Amino acid sequence: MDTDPAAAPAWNVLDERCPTRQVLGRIGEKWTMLVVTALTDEPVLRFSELRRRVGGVTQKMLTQTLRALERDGLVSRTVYPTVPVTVEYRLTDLGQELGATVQVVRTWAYANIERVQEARTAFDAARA
Amino acid sequence: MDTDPAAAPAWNVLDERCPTRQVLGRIGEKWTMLVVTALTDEPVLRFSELRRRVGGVTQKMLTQTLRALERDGLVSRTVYPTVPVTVEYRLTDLGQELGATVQVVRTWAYANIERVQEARTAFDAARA
DNA sequence: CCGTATCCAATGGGATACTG
DNA sequence: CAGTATCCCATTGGATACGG
Repeated sequence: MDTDPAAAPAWNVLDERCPTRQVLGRIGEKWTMLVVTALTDEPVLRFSELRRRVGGVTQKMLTQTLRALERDGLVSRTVYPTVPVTVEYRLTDLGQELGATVQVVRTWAYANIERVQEARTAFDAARA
Repeated sequence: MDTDPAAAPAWNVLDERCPTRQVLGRIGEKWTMLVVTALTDEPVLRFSELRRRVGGVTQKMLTQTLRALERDGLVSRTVYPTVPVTVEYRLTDLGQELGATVQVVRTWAYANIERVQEARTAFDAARA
């Protein structure tokens, strides 16, 4: 079988200790997918533009989300020393790949939200 | 343009009040993707099998996650009146579609977790 | 403009015990 | 076996104020 010592580890997200759970964890954070989506729709955005586009996000959470994405190598941050300072965010190549998969989720959500809502209504009605 | 009154609403997940946010919310819950993944790998599973496969999940959270998925029409639950009772879970057609998109996320995670980890190390080193 | 810091309310989710 | 019911703590994230 696979005895090549340089082979990639056999990841298994169902294993509690698999590091790929960190990726799901990041995606699961409230604002991650939305920020990635915004930067997919409009590839270069300043902090304040991002804040306006991502409905409901607070300054604190936007900063926190962007730092986390930057740390994971998914977003790059460019500072221009104007007065006051200008900061631009964009997805890295890696981030764009994630963006593509987030698009898949978004597309599924757009296509099926009504079916989900109907299912909820039916489920709740059956309980009443 | 689109003036058909029967046309689908123009969803926009970046809008704070868009119902599609509920889908992202559900996906973001800690165990949702993992349960869907388990049921994608093995289409029919009993409660206790599911519990063994999804590493780290507690009884409470598995029940809660399954109920939520059932309510959304993503999972179906079948009870056999044996003693003790036997319960089988499987993805609905809608759930299988979601499962396919979750696979995309999982595949991305498997392919890129190492790059993410390297990025973190580099980011943290630059701060020290 | 782009953050950081602090405080605090809400929620998520784990541990445990009990039931049909 | 497959849940339900509590208790309770840790984390998330919102509001607000301040700083470079």
